[in-house]
Amino acid sequence: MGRGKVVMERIENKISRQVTFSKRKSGLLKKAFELSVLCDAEVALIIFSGRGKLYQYSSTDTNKIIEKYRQCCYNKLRSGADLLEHQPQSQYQEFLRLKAAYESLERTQRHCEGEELDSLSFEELLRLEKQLDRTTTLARQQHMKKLIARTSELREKGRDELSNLISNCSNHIRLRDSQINQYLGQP
Amino acid sequence: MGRGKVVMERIENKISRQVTFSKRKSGLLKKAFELSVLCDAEVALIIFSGRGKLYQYSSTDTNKIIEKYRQCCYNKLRSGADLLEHQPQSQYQEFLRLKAAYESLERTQRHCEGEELDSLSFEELLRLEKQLDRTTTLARQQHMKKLIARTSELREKGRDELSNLISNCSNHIRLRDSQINQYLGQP
DNA sequence: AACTATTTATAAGA
DNA sequence: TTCTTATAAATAGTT
Repeated sequence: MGRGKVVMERIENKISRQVTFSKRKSGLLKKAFELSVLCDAEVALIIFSGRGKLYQYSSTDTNKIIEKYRQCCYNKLRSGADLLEHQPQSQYQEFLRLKAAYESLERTQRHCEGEELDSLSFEELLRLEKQLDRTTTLARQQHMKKLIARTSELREKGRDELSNLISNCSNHIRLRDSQINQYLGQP
Repeated sequence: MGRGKVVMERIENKISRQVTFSKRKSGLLKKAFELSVLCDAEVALIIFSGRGKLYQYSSTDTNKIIEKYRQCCYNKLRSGADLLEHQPQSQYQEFLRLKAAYESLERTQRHCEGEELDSLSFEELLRLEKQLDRTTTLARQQHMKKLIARTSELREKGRDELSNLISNCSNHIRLRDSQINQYLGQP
């Protein structure tokens, strides 16, 4: 549909690829919508552009559809096998555990960000200071490493450029030589 | 596209609805595929027919794309601060969200502990160093505050002990006085 | 499942 | 980005 037939491969030109993405994305979203309305279907469509931007359509709640999809896959995988493993109770237990872990981690993280320090005991405070010290040292090492890497990269680049320059010069000299020889040979 | 214009509403006739579903479903799947190939995009498409049958396309692993989608949503939530808007659709849903959040936080925490620093970009590294600096300053302030508090506590305690000592002494002296008086009065 | 008249999507150009 | 337009592609209704 358009002035030319499309070859089914990645469009190499960046601009046309973006333009085509934009057009076809809206087309696809529209058609997903139409399918769901006309045919009473549940549709979820997730699109990430090449640069990682998210576009999305879903006829009902996306997560609901994803759940249904997972459920479907799950059922396919083990039709009636060991459902015992994931009983709702144990799952809820797991949820609670995770929640507790999350909250605990959140507290630790807040301390690392310098918040709520007065809720720490003296010993905890000492431990935090020690850790900050250690991490600072490691971070500085990493920093140096990156700087050194960058520097040697630049140096390499410089060397390449220098050798190019030299070869250009010698070409130039050769050219001049031949011109001089020509001149000397001519009179 | 077809011999008549379509009205955008549920097709009431069951047969035509099914036929249209079948046709448009393949069209949609095809177009999803084309978008991913032509434009180098990640696409996940989940379709449930009216009778609950699953059809699906994804350019790469569906679950990977779903995770990426969730991560995206989570980040939006965090920055947007509109946590109130989102209502958990299902417990498992909520569990997955929490898990994603936990893993994200875990990564941050590992960095604070000086691990996996080489996975950070230069800018992230700088940010981390800055934060460590800030927190170290705050932790030292807190440290001083605690030391001062403890010192004055000790001073107070010392004063109490001294006054106890004095009162003990004066009791002792009083006792001795009375004993002496008794002794002097007795002969 | 095919067919085909039409509508719709979109590639290329502006 | 947006619009225009020629043309390719999708598909509604029919067989």
